[in-house]
Amino acid sequence: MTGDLLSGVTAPPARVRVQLPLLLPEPYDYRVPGDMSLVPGSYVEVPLGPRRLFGVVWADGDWQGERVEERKLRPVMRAIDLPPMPEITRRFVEWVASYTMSPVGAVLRMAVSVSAALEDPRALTAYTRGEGEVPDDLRLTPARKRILEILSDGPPRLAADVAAEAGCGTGVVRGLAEAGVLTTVPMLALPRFPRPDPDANPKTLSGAQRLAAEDLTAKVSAGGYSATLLDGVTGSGKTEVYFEAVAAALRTGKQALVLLPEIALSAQWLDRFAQRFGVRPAEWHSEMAPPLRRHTWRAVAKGEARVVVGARSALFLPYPDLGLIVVDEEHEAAFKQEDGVIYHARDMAVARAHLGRFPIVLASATPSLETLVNAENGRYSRIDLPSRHGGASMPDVTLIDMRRKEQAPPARQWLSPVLREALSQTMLAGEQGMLFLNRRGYAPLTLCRGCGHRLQCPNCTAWLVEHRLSKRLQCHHCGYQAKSPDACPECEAEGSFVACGPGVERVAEEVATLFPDARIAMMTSDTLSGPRALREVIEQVKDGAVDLLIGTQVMAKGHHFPMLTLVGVVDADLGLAGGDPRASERTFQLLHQVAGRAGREERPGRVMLQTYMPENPVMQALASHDRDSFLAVEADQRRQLEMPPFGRMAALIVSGEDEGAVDAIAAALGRAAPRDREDLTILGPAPAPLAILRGRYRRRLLIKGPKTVSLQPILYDWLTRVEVPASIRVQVDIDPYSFL
DNA sequence: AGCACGCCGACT
DNA sequence: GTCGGCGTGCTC
Repeated sequence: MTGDLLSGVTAPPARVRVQLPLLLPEPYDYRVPGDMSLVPGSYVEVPLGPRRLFGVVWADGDWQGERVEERKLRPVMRAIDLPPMPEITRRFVEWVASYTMSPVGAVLRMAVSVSAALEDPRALTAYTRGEGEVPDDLRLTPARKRILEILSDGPPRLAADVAAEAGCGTGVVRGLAEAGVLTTVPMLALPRFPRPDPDANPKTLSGAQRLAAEDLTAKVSAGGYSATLLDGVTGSGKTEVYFEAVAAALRTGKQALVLLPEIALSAQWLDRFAQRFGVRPAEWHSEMAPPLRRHTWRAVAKGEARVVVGARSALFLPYPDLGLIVVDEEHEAAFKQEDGVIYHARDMAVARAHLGRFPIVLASATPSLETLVNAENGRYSRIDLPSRHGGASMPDVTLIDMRRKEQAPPARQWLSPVLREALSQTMLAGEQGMLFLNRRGYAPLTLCRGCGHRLQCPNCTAWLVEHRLSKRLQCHHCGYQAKSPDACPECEAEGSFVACGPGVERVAEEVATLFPDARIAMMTSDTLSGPRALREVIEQVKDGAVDLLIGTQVMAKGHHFPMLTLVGVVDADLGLAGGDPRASERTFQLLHQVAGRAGREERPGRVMLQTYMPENPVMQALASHDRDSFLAVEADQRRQLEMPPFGRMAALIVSGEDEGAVDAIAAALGRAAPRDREDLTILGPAPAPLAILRGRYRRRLLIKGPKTVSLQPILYDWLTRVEVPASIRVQVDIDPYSFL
């Protein structure tokens, strides 16, 4: 810049277009003070009405469109001293906005997700146990107890950190400080983000791993866009392989990003990374304390953080020289963002790699159909990692046909005699068992015996789930909670509630009755308040302090339990109901993952699936270990229906608090739909998968078209034909996850 | 996202 | 007669 000014060739533009992180249709123009030099991408603070906001200089003053009057311009207040947002990041923001049909500002908001990111540094407060006595009158609530425990040793920690680990709000931490039990100290030691060392501690790779790693490192070193599916079952060593790709990126001076579906729960992953590279990577996820987010954001922007591991939002950080993205567990539904800007992080990551001209690796043991089809038609290359032990360690999968009398459990119980017997044998042999049921709480539905009244969430179309451990009713969609009532709210009969169907708590109860001596541990998001609690349970299982583990999806993730030899799936059919073509794929992925927990190392494992539809292709594929022909059949069905990935699909979600108005707009959209085109199918309006969510009524329309047609312009045209009042929201979901 | 402006029910 | 509800629209 200075050079330009001195040479006098380029005068600083008098006006800049600034993109603000708001739902605005376009950037706003501002006047640039004479002594300020800005370039595209510069972060600036600008006035907007009575407020001051951070924004990004989106283009130079050579904008050819309609110009806002000179006298309306207000001056840029200040330029932020940070490297400008890279051009690729800005183009990526625009691309995502246009793909998802969202305002650019809405996407930019994700890229500068920390409003505080651009503010001046401020002192952080950390908390430590200190000298303060615990006063007698202080009620030691469970949350407070946990906090004191966490802070009993070790360095001072941030309130948000402690709260996350203790599973409570930051208020409890501050409250304890006010009561004098905790001491506050200024926090100086924020993470430094030392460079991970690609040569710190390289693992010895097996032959297949080495070949795979060489393939990937060659791609990373050469640069240029490529997409590679890394396909291998649990235990085949995918992580070690893509670590080598990360090492290659580090050696060529590039940044690397690893996207994980649930970063908060992957302490094990971080440990493995630290072991391989000597230091921890920079973490990025939405539960991080704001000061830490800000710190991390800046470290990424300045290029200090070389490897970032994060949830989907990490994709929007302003990397100055990103040279590799790895999407681990690429099939996971958690990559799909369902509110605000609706996007699939895996797909956006591929676009990001394409824009940045570097390789992307998609890793999974059960790849999504989308990715498999891309690999088959040559858009992606593919590396298959065979299991380390040949096929020998594959667990033996048995289907328990629950329709058969002798296999059905007694009334109000959920475990078949066959599974009970297997559990009993396993424990007698000194091995461990696991029961999986993807349903939190005691029972999915509670109703009144007297009048048949069902306990329903006041805000959503969902039953309230009874949680006996916390003695509360919970809505699993909006977070609504209430104390379990003593009497029926309808007929006022007392103690008339009956629980219908099993949840994990109920299965735990059954098991405790069946095996009174067994040491049972629960693993659900309700019992695990944070990463520390998770780690504790994992340690207990590893130490053999647990005989039987009962849990939901959180348990399905890759933990290595050498003594775990039996996995029982209480309701394998759960998730298949509803007829969504995606349901089979999803159920297969989940159950496959759960099955993978059984029998690792030298002990053979067995898996028992309780099902009422043993002939279902999902069950058959699991029993015969034949993933590929199952997916081939799935793919054929989708191809015939022209469903994704063989066709394109988008959803319009109409929502609002007034049911009548929502229906009216949904109907108007239905009438305005492009019905004149042979190649498009319009479905709906129909109640959306959750017809009422957080107090808003929801209707959904679907549009389906051939792969060759781009739906966005059609949707744009469609939406402009219907006038939507501000009280009603119409969201566009390109590539919806569920097809119904 | 804020914040002001503007048009219809219960208060001093 | 006002105070205030939040629907609608604007911010360079």
